[in-house]
Amino acid sequence: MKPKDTEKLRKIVQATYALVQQRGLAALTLAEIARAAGIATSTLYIYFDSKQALLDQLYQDAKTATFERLVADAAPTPPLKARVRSIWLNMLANRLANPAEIIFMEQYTSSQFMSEANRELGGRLAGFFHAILKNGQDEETLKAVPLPFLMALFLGSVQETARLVRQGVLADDEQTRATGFLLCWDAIKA
Amino acid sequence: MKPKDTEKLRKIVQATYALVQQRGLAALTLAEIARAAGIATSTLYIYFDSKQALLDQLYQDAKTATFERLVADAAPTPPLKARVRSIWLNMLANRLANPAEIIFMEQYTSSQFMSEANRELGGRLAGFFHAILKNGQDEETLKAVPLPFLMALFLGSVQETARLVRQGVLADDEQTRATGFLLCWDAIKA
Amino acid sequence: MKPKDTEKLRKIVQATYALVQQRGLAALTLAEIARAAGIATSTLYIYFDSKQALLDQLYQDAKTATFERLVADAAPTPPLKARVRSIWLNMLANRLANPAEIIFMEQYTSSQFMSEANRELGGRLAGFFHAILKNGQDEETLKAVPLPFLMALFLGSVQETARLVRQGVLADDEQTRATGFLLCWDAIKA
Amino acid sequence: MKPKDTEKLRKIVQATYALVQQRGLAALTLAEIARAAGIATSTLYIYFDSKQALLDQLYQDAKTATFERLVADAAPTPPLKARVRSIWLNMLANRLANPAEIIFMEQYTSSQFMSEANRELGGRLAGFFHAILKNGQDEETLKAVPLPFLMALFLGSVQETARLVRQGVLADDEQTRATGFLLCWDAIKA
DNA sequence: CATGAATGAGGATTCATTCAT
DNA sequence: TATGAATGAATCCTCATTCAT
Repeated sequence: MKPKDTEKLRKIVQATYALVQQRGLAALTLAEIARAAGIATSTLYIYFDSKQALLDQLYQDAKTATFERLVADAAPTPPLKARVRSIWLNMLANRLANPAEIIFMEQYTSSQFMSEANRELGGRLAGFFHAILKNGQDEETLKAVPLPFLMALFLGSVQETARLVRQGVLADDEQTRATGFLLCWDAIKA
Repeated sequence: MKPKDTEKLRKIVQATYALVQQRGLAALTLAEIARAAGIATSTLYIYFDSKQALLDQLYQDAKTATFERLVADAAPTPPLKARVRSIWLNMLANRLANPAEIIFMEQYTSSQFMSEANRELGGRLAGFFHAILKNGQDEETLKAVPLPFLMALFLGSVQETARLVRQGVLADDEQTRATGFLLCWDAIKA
Repeated sequence: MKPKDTEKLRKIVQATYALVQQRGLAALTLAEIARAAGIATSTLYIYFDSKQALLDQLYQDAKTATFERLVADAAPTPPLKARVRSIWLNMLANRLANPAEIIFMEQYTSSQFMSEANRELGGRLAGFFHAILKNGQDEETLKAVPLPFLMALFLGSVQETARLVRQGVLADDEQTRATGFLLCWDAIKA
Repeated sequence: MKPKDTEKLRKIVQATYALVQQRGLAALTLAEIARAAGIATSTLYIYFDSKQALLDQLYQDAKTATFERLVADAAPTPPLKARVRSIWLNMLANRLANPAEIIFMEQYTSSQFMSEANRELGGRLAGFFHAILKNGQDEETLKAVPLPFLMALFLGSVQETARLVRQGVLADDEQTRATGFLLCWDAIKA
């Protein structure tokens, strides 16, 4: 439980993300993870109490890392539209840059593995965007509709744009980003 | 095969949808389906050749039924906005009325079970919406952006609205529908 | 147990021989037999009490038919060598003419299905050859060794010759027969 | 895999041979093997990848061991008859000393399990006898008939003699061996 | 800390046989 | 007589987890 070998831990984590991306969470086995990480299956139990614990930890890591990447780059400057766009672009960039983590989170989220603690974590981090959008409503820049609508549309538009790019349906260029954000903004702006 | 007992077949189908809704597709076992349907596990093989075949059939059924529900009520009359709204509302109603089928389709679609034939079926039915949105672009009512953007946003907004209602975050009323569609329309209209 | 439809019975028998020849006794299933015979699986139980009974009956039939074919054509005339050759040739001809029955008997004989009754039947019919070879010993035409030696070598040489012909290793012609019998005769003659 | 416990591996092998001898290859189940070996069924998969792999390996082992036993003692000295007799006696001794292995090989050979690789192995080892008999033909000690005849008769006579001894029909003594070989030799000698 | 061996609880699938019609 | 439906027992195989070293 107290991992000594950081290198080994890193390999486990990487192997898991990679395997989930390649074959899906449902097909993930500890034996495969171990093989990909170059260790014995039982060694996994030195680093994680169980498969559940491993996945929980990975989700928590990925979620936190994702969040920090967004916050780090977010332009905090006034014009709200600029701020929202900045976040939108960051989220898209993040999804495109870390596909394995993103896919892992998506599959974990809609699986039986999803723990209550991690569900709460997701909620907590969402509060950040919540605040920004609320702010936009207060200054009457965004529609005065229940916040969940704005949240869902904002996140959904990033998600779908990323998916279309990943699938090769849309090009990974400026044009795509502009169009994606345009739809989002038209939808949520007052 | 040649099911004689329609009642039993219906029970198998219902049991499967219900179990996937409750515990997820990954956790679905034939033994559970059989128990829930009140039959022996081996009896399932009289109705379906394999687990794969069972899931394929269920997806095909659900997809077709869903599609027919949408088409049945779709207002085919000119004003494009009215048509789009009609479809949007039908889709939402369908998702709210048949949550088990919907969840099943979502999980099946992103699983290893998804068959090529069913992937094609999905594509074929999507062509229907494709045509309507394309039409809207031609008459310059909708934005002249790559169609996938419009498709994704349209479907995504229905999906998310339904999810929020199902989770109890939003009320299942006129107001919610109006707002949901408003965001969608603002996003895609020219 | 009292089969009415002789035609159906014939089809079952033929289907079974054919299937065993094609895929082996171990792979034989009642469902396959029924399908090949054009009837329902459960109908088999009208003609036979069980799979065991079916196989027992088939073995008995094949064994008896084989025996009768040999006896029918056996030249009963004095010169012992001619008689032995005649039987040898008949046995070979029989094996080559009825490969499915022969293969069935071989596989049945060395399977768990082999019933005690049929083991006895085999022994009883062997008595016929036993007598002829004994006769040959008495008139000092054949080696004065324990009879089983002569029996085994005689039967074995027919068996192996047939096998080699069936496998295409040897041609199905006069030459092969002459050679096969030559070896047999040289071995057993005094 | 990497069997650590040689003792356990030995038990698995012994159990398999014994069970095939007792109840036949067709009736062989992994559960039985495991029970007889005193381990869990799943443990078998540490030693062998599958039932098929287990049987393949056992056949290969038995075939090789059998061959080496024959070669080891084979008198390589000139008089061909002595050499052939030496091999004949070795083969008989081997069959009588290792009945379980022999029965296993016989059943495996005529089963669906027989792998291509093992078919080739069998052919390769047969080449050894092939060469000796061919040699006998060249020096005109053996009949100038197609080699398969000689091979089949030689092997068949050993087989049948062993079978008769095993069944208690013939005594396991010098006399039986002498007679068995006499018949074989008379058949194949020029 | 690391591991290979071992396992028990299950999972999909097959099949001879029974039964109601 | 004939059958399709139904089943329980069995089969091979997988996998998360434990344990002795």
